[in-house]
Amino acid sequence: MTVLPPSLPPAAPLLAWYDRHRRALPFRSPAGGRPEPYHVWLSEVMLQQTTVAAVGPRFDRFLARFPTVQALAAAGEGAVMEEWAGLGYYARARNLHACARLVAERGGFPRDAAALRDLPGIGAYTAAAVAAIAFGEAVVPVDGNVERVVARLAAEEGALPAAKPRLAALATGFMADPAARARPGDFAQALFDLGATICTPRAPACALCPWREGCAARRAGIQETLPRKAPKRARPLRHGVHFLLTDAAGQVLLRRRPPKGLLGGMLELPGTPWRDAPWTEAEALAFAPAEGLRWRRVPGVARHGFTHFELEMLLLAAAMPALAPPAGMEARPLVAAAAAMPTVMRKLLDLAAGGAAAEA
DNA sequence: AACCCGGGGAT
DNA sequence: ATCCCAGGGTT
Repeated sequence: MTVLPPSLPPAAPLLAWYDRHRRALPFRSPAGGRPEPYHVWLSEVMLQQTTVAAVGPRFDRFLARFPTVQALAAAGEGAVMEEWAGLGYYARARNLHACARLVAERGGFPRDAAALRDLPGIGAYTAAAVAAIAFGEAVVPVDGNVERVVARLAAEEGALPAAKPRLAALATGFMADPAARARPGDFAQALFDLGATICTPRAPACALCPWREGCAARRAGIQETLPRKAPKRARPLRHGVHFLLTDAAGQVLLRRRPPKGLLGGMLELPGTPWRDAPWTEAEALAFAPAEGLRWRRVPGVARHGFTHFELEMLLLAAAMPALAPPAGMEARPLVAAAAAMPTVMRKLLDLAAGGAAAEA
């Protein structure tokens, strides 16, 4: 019998806790059920930097529209991007589609983490998660939950992200325990559930933890300070001006963003570039999608936070009898446009509609 | 190693 | 206002 790394507790208490307290989640198969690889993969991609609460309804909706990986592979990229609208990190949708086509062509998902890792949109974490949950491979997916749990168990005081490899190596050490190796998928999900409900970022509920006796951070009384994180830079404030051009039929003029980069491939209202300095209306009008119109300033501003900057937008509105989209632009009914656009653009539509939420 | 890439919910 | 989330890709 292999010896566990000295800093880790045995797996059995966690698995016993999981058998009693596991969360029932929309994308999770019932206890004892066989996970469908397509479902596991889809949910793991949706869950990348996205909360369980946000994924639940979107997972069901996505599955209703694309029931199998073959159906997803056969769909057009535009349909996939539209279904993803509002979920963020839109490169995930492109990679998801590309991955589906490879898997469909190949006749199924690779069954081990090393081969899964080569597919688009599947990194070290997702490869291990799918391999463990869908195929029972003895690997430990290391997400933010697992990093936090392991950092506390081992009282690892090195700061993230530099400590990431050390924490991943520690987590992998659990697979030396036969109890964990016998149930890799359950063990992974048990770590997720522990991190989400007990070993939380702030105010962990140590009294309820199945590992409370084996946790070095708790013994030292430093559990709330771990994992340590390197300081992050402040987000600058940027400015943009967008144009809402509508016609008598209720259509709005839209533009598609370049395929790569911020909001890649998504629809937007035409506008100025986003820059550090605020725009004057006169300056912004050079970017208007049509000339000779009477643009009227919509009162208020719309704000949206991105990962690395904050954006403040002004909105100018005008009407034409009938839209004649310039090259590279298109017209859609307002409601359909909102459904297909990222949240930052929906906030501009809310502003135009007098929505109080988007005003400053 | 450092950036870039959304959006939402909890505190 | 800040943190953080079942992270991946690029440079």
